[in-house]
Amino acid sequence: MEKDERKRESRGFLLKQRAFLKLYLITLMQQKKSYGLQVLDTLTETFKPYGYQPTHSAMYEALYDLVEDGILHRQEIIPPNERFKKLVYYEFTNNGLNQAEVYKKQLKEELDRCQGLIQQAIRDNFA
Amino acid sequence: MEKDERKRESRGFLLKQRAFLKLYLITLMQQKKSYGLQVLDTLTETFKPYGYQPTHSAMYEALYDLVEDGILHRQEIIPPNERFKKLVYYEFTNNGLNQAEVYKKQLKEELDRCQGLIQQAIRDNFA
DNA sequence: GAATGAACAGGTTGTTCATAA
DNA sequence: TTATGAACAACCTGTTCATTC
Repeated sequence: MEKDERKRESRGFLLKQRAFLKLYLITLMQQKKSYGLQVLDTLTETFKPYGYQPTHSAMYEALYDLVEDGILHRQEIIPPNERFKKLVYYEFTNNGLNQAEVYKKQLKEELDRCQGLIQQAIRDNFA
Repeated sequence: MEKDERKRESRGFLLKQRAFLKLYLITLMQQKKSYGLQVLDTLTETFKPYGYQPTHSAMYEALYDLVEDGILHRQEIIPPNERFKKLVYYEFTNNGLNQAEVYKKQLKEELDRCQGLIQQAIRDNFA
């Protein structure tokens, strides 16, 4: 009957792809309102030197998360006389920008922490 | 009937905890023959500043992996007149040290790559 | 309690398929 | 083909339980 709501705690290893992508989505949306696959193209270009190629489903998951967090909301646009079914643009909700800033602040700390962890590993294993 | 052997490829995001721990286990075993939980204590101390606390099962998984890779082999020791069931020390196989060096070389590249990715993210999102 | 191990559960992520213009 | 979405499978990892001294 009862749902098994045991939460699994993070043990504090490196940050998850989901969070990483959410951070980038926020920043890109701040710079320019955009839609899913367009953003993915940008990300693919950005990460190419590092051999990281996110999938479109990973990107959509991150996008849905931001909507659920109340940071973004959907804005469907059916382009008249266009080749595409629909485009879904995303824009910040009323309070979205504030929340986004809070999130980014958290992620900054996370990234710094991860950087420290990796540098420590390089020091410890390749002295 | 057929086993579903589709391999999932990495898309090249950050390295996995498993690989990270394997690297540390190799280095620690190079420095001093040791057993599972003792190594975990060392790791816990090392990572404390970064808020990372690996679990004992994560550590054992990494250890089994190294055995399966043919790098380490088990050496059970039942300590006479001791409080413990058994200790399992690990030592390098004949070819283990060579293989270990190859693995470490790979991981060094991985770590450098991840560091680059994280620094890029810091630059891109917190300019 | 210290130590090893394995089963299990939950979440994340990559692949694939569906749908529409 | 471009774009969105969802189902599915595989993998990783954290919790828990079992066992021995």
